[in-house]
Amino acid sequence: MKNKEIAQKLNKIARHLEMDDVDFKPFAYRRASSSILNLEEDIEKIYEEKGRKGIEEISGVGKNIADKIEEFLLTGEMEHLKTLEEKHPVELDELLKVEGLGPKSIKKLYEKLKIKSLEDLEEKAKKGEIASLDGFGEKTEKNILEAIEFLKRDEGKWSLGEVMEVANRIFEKLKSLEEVKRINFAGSLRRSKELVGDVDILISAGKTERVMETFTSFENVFKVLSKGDTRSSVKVDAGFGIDLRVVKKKSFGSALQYFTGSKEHNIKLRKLAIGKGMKLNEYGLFKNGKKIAGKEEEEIYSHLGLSFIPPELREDRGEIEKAIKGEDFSDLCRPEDLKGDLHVHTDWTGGANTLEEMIAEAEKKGYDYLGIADHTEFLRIENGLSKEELRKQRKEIEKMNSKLRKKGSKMRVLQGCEANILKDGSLDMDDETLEKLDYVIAGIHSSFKMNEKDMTDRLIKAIENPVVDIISHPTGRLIKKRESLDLNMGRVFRAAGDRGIAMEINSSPARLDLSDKHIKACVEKGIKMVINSDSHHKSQMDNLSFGVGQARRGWARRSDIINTNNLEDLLSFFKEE
DNA sequence: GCCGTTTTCGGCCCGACTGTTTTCAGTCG
Repeated sequence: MKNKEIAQKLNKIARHLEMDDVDFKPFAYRRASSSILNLEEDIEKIYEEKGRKGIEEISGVGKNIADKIEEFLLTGEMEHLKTLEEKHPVELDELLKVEGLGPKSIKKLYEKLKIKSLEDLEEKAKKGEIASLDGFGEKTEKNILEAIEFLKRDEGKWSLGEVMEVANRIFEKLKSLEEVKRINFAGSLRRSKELVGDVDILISAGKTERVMETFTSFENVFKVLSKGDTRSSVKVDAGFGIDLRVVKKKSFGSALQYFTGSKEHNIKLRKLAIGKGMKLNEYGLFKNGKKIAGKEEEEIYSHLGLSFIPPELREDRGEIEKAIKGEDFSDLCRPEDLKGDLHVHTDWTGGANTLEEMIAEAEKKGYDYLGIADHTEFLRIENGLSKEELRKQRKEIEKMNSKLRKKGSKMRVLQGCEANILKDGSLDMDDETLEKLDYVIAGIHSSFKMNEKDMTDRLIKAIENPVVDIISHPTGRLIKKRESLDLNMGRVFRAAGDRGIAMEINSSPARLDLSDKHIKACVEKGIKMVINSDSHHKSQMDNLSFGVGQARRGWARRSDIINTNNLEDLLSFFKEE
């Protein structure tokens, strides 16, 4: 599929046009970019079957943009973009990652100081040259340096969202080979860490030659770092590495255990083995030189006298001690435990799909309920809903529900909303309107820079508002992009516990908010949570699995998560608090 | 640059906030 690549190129053109202060064209390019990204069909196929006309039928694509797409499909180039890139020879993607820097500033920095890259930017900022620039100042320079520090912190790390698509495709390709007997992700990816250094895949296979060949010649492979009989290593075009290891079938379990980590977990486990007169390594668990386990991971744990520890818990955060005492981890929340999603957007606000399309997708997933939580008034760019529009949407939803009932579907659609917590902690919608909804989510979408006390007071005021049921993405962080809000989470959780409302585990791979550590704190304090996708497109409803991964890393059981409840219990939860 | 008509060109992408200013440009959602 070339869709993504084309969408990215059009988006880049939009950025360059913004640098030149061009009116409206950036909007057009971005709109075209987003509708191509949301396209279900392969754009190459469309071109093959319907030709140019098919391209122009895509919404937001007219004659000019169709020219560029056609050119790219035929030649692999987009001349217009090249020209723009020659005009502004800066590492735009890199520089745009700096929070607070946009196209205009980047252009100014290039023209005045010849800043082309992050390194240039840091150097000039450190020398104080940026502060003396017209339109910039000391504060801006300081913010830039802080933003660069933040970027550096996670350099070389990749979010689950960045790696999963390609990782899954390579995984499925390998799995389809008849030589491959067993296959598993290992490493931090299997532990569902929010950031991973690389992707580890473990297989056992008959003959490995064709397996290694398939792996190293996969379409996304950009560079082969090493290629051998039992181990190969590649870098893919997105920038991260993938390691493929072949192990013997009879030691697959111990190898999987070993390569899943974490290192700290494994060290403690090996010590435990030594204490019991055993030896644990990637080839198996041995006693008196005799192998007693190795084929299955479960055997390792049971022979060590432990209950099975799910991969997400293996961080040496007390899981081994609990497992020695026989703690049962089998009721950690699983994807199949979720009976619905309570935070999806439709095209009434920022979403790409209609109400019907989102409902159809939820039905396909077998949900008991789907909660529509579109934005309210304040977020104008997302076309936040007014009172009247919320009322209208309510009627639409009621229509949908009676349709579902007629069909005999068990699913029900709920109407919530995602209201905005304003600077003073009040909401951007009146109580009377909000009380008519099935439930209310409240979240912070503005004024991210406030001191700890004011920000905490602000969030707590919303938590204490009787109409609020859920706080969305509580810390406001964006992975690799924006620091968390300055909050005293102890105070926040106490307030949430007192009122008995739910904290969201936002499953968007860009957010994962709450994080695993905060989830664990909620579990320990008995605070309920809800795992939501925050989908702006129906395909994003699959993201719930990322949220479940974080929930498991935070030791959350089914009973900690309110959307494992059936509809009746869920609604009574909303009524109760 | 696209769209939808008023079928040929005007409307589209708004409002808060920040940091720079002292009236505004740039960024963000």
